[in-house]
Amino acid sequence: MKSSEIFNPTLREVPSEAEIVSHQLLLRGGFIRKTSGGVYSYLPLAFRVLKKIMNIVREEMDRAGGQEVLMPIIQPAELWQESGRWVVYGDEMFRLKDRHNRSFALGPTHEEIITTIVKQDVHSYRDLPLLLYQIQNKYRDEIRPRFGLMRGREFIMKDLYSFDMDEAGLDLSYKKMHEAYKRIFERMNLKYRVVEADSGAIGGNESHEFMVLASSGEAQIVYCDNCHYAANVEKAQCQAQEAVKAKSIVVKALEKIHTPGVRTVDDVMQKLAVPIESIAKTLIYWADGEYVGAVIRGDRELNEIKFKNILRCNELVIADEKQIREVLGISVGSLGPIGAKFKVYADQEIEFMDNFICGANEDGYHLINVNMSRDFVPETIADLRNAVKGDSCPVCSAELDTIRGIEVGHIFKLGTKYSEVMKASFLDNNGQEKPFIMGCYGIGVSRTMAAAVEQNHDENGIIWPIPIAPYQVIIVPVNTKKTEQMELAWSLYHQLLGLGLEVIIDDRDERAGVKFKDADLTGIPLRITIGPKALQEDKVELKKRWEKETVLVAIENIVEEINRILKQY
RNA sequence: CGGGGCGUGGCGCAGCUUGGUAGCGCGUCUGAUUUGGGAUCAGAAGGCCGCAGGUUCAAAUCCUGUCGCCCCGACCA
Repeated sequence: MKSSEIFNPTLREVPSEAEIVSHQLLLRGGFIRKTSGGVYSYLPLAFRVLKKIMNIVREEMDRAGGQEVLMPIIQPAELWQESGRWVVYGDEMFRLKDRHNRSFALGPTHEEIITTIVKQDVHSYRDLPLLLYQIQNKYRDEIRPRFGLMRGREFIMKDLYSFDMDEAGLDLSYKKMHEAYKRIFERMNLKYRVVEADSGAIGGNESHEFMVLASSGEAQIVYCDNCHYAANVEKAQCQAQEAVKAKSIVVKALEKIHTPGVRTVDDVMQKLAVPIESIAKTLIYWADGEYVGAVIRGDRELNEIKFKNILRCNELVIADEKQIREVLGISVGSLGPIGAKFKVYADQEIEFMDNFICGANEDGYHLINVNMSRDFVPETIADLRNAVKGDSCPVCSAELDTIRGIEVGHIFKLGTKYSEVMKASFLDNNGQEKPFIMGCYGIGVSRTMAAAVEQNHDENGIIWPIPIAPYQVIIVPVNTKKTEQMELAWSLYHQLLGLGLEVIIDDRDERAGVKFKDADLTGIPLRITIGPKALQEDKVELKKRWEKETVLVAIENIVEEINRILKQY
């Protein structure tokens, strides 16, 4: 393709709306344009990248036994009412009505449709397992779309749904997908990590996320280098701190002290000159109609997902100051577990804290020398906090580390969650009617493109991993007016095309600097520069986008050299 | 939905407080000179200042409403 003909409008300046690197570079490189909030058009270069990602995904899904289908984006409300998600999904779902006033949704996901299709036409265990997948636009009316392609309202997603006759079958399907996903991200040449995840609203009991590692990632990953444990911080288990217990000292008598004006953990530290580890804080939440308190060490973060799972509640929101004052008659700074008018849930770490400090449930007072069991008995003791760097690994007890990642894949065991409510069943080999055992496995295709940029870029632009680069090679003749440069450029261009490679020739009558800047910005992995200096020695320059240095290669070897490099991918 | 900010040529912005013929840089077009990391000179095109009302002799500027966008929060792949 000639640069002069590619529709690839690059920008010198960063559009002000773009906050993160991938958004900025995809806009500047002429890959995407915004059509509406959270809705983007993919220009030719971006579409080439997407197609490469989709092809890799498709090949691996097929290899794992998947069959591709295409399902409607417009979905009738009835299907969603049947599963109960018409209500549950809430404002997140794009809804519309036709001229007859019938309700529809723009599909955020396709469990309802696929389950309906399978229910209609699959009736025997002989037809199982069945793995069906689709790669399509999906829709979520995000409260706040942001980060460009990272959190759009329209996005491209691959979803595979598995139908099995029993748990063992599901385990096998799940394992196949797990392996397929690893292959996919390896083939795309992305650094990633598989982590244990919370299955959230979709349900089910086992779930893994595939995270592309990038410092800008939204997800915090906790991992162990000693063993293979890795988990989303939402899920990562914390160990109770036995070591602390061993050092325990004499339990002192409970004491109430006057602490006017002390409101935060920091205040307590300063006022009483104590370490933050000797303070316990109490957080009040509104959980399905009642107030509950969580007690954790002063420096810890409450993990709301763990808390929610322990409470088995649907709604969990932190109470605001006004609510606390109205209901409990005290201010936030003086909350504590002793004599509380709410149910108290303690983090397991609290059990190992001796003579700690907490609010007295009385304005302007704190208690010191508090000890759990002796001074109060919580409803439950559980793992309630977020894991942090330095915690011990729940598998091997080595020290955990943390890293940030972008969630690009998520696999779930659904079980019978949908098949039961939607009455999708088959007859097993005993003639018994059984609900399908389902799994669902998603990959955010458009998000993967953005994640690849987040992970692979420098100050000059994108550095596409070769397997998903829009083109593999760009030939840059330094001066278009010099016929010997142009002749060689065209000759190399045709030779590379002849090998089936994807090549751009920058035939624009621009200054070399402009061409270099554009080539770097758009991230084409290999650049051949044809200039007078090297040409005198019958050489051209080869620049790998991911390396700093340029190397000289003899003209007669360059095609072979390019082919050799690209063959590795 | 709550809090904050912004809508002025394709992009980035100034002008608004104190109303009076809309400006800068980049990009685009023409020509010339250039040609190894976003050239120089000369010329040109392109904007009913988001939209709708209102105040005024006069509105980008003041007032009201509305739409859109961005950031923080709740939500989430």
